[in-house]
Amino acid sequence: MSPGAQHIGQVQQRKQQLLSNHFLFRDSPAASLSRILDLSVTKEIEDGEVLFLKGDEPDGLYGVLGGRVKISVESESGKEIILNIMEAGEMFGEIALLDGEPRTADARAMGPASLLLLRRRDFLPYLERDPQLCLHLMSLLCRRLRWTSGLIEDAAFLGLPGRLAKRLLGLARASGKTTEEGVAIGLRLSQHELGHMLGVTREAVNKVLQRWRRRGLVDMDNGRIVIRDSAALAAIVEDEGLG
Amino acid sequence: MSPGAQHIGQVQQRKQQLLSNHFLFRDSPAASLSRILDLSVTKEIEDGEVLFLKGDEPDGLYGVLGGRVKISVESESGKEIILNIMEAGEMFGEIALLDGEPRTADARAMGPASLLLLRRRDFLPYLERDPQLCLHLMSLLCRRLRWTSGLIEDAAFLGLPGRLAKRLLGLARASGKTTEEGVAIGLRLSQHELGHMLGVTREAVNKVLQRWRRRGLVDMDNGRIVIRDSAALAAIVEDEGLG
DNA sequence: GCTTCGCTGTGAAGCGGTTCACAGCCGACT
DNA sequence: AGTCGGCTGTGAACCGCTTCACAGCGAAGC
Repeated sequence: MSPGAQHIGQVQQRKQQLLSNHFLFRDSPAASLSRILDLSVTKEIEDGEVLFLKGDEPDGLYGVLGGRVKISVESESGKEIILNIMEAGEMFGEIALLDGEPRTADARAMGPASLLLLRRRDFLPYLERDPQLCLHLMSLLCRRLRWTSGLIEDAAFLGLPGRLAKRLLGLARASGKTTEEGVAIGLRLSQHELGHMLGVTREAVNKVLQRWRRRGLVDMDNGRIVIRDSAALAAIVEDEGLG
Repeated sequence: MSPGAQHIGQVQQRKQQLLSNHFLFRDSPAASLSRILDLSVTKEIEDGEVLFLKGDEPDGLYGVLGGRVKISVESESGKEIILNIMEAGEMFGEIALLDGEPRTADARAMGPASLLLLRRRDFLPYLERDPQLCLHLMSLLCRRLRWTSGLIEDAAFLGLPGRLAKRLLGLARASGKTTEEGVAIGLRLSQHELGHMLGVTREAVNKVLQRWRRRGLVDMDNGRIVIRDSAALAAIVEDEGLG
């Protein structure tokens, strides 16, 4: 087997893994799963490369095979908010897939990433004949809706300390590694990016983190954050940010 | 026909009207539509009465036959945000219907209202056998998702004047009556409630409205707002709220 | 009639986060 | 080696919205 063919085999395997592990296709019979696998296209993108922008006509549903994709929106004045960061095994872009309307947000790679694309025109015909798949897709949509509702609530009810604490705890749960002294957040995020996730400036994030560091709640080392006292952070969330 | 029977007939008719007019059931054959009609229950509620609260186990999907229902969330500290106001002909509560998880928000009547309820346990079996209905439900979910994403964007990008202008224009489009001098917003909303919709205080809303009134952009009279210059309001939204 | 209550209108003080300005640090590139 | 660019750290001034305090006004109730 040539190195090229071997590579292709690996990619096929990763695609299959993503599809069959994802809850969307849990109940799909093996036959239709392999049909879907055939329809799916892979796409390798570089750091910062744009997958789509808000307002684009939708192409289809994406899955992350490797790397990370940032879902964000930008205002005309260049201000950016990060709505989500999708990691390996997750899927995104389902809104435009389903209603065919223009995309509601931008998607760009954070670092090199490899993706799977299910095109709308290929995928919809399956959907109409597979109620189980429909139901799963709906629960994906519901999950997103719960996520965005949560963002709205947090923005309205919590101050910056509360939102930051909540986000750090969430990041720790999603990608945290428990080490000697506390939970280290796997994702390397600049304070700038953290700010964009919370709708505040880099400076504001920094000042809160410094305060927490002085109190021993967290520790930072070149872009990596370690939570030393998650109970205290949780308390800050509850007491709505008087931290 | 007794007066009571006549009333029941009227209610049936309104139910049928709501169901058959709603885009959710547009493609449903008449037979299944009348089955759904039979399953649906009506519910009359008084001003301020609670339909469900955040965290409740879901009962089903609601439709508004008459009156208005406020969808809102409250923080422990009693702060409230109004996510949406559902009017006659609209349906809500679809998230909990579909995923069976607890409700994400509160629903209470604004004034007396009459509702239609499709119970989850009755409705789900239909869903599994009707892919068209599934697709419509998905597009309802997508619409909600676009709506909430919009709220997040607006909260992050616009100042209070921008958000207020946008909301007034939206309310005018939804329920505005064009009169002699400008568009009158049909909904009677207190400035308090307007504030809750935008995540700000009553006082802040008042001060912006006063400024606009002095400039002739809007006019107010006991809780009723008239937009005199919608172009100017639209401009304020674009220039992100330096109004 | 008067009283009460909820909504409106308005000003003063406070605070949370922004904006601006600048300095230090580290890794990448040459 | 040096230098350059991006991230971090920090203080000062500023601003938008909150909080508080109070006054007026119209509708509802006794």
